[in-house]
Amino acid sequence: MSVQTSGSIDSFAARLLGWYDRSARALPWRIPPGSDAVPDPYRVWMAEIMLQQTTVAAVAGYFERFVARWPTVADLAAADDADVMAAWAGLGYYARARNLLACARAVARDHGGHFPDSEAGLRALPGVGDYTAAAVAAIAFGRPAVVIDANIERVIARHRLIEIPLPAAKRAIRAELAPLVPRGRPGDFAQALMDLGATICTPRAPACGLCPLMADCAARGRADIERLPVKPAKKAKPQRYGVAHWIERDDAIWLVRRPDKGMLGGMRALPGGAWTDVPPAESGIAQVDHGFTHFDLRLTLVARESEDAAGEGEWWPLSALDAAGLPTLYRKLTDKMRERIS
DNA sequence: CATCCGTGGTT
DNA sequence: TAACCAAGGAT
Repeated sequence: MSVQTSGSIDSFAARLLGWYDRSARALPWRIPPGSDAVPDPYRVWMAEIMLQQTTVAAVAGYFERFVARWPTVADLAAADDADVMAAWAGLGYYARARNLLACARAVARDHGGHFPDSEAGLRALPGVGDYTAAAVAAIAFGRPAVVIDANIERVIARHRLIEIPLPAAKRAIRAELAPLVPRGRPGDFAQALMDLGATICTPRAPACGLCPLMADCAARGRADIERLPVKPAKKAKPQRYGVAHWIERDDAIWLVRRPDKGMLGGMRALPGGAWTDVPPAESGIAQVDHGFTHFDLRLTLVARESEDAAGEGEWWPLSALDAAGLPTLYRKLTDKMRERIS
């Protein structure tokens, strides 16, 4: 079915959805176009939270494990914090995991175990911002919400040749996109734009020859299409340093939990001092370099006696270290130590 | 509006 | 290989 607009070119949405019907990626959380299956808002929400600033490839395994272990929002709401945080370990941006639990419990307690079916209702939940509220409203509930993620920003900025730098460009992008959203398939429309941005209208070397929207793309053929959308320059990342303590006793090591706020908040960790701008004097028994979003960290591992296992913490068997759910920074160190011990 | 918040893949 | 980037949200 093609929808005609002015001229002889099918409407933006018709071309996009036609392409999506042929080319949609098969993803664990996605109902294929044309299926009569009913979306599960819990699974849609779970996927959207995990996909925030995170690639499809990285999310797939986590999504499968989470929905297998906690099949419903009620199951997740009843889970132990430590189990959820450990299951999230390695995926990054750990505030998402804390908000995931807070959101599940809010849905269970305040909404009778059902996700709100409006954009405004969803937006009020922890960890749900403008993008996620619109995405869940459109994909799970068929609401004609205006969904804008980084893929869609890029597609629209190019198609309409919006040269305003982000994030200020978002207002213009929304104004251009809103009238294009079809009442009939808003969820597929949003997912189609994201698939298009991920596979054809890519940041570099876009495959314009394969694009269903090429005919009226304002950036088509421009040598500088990769410049769009215009983004602000990034600041240099400072180098920081830290010391972690390896405290071993009876084939177990001492682990602590980091405070909820700040880096790696709420996650199990090796004990250690605060991170600083100055390299430590000690040489240590191991060392890792780890890049965070806004600084690089060199972490030195220093052996300590079991008497230094003070305050809150737990002796964790070395044989079960995988189950501790350490974030990648510490996982790098424990992997090095495990190689050495075995 | 700017900053903070992870990680791994791609170029 | 260093830089860039990803289905952003909270503050």
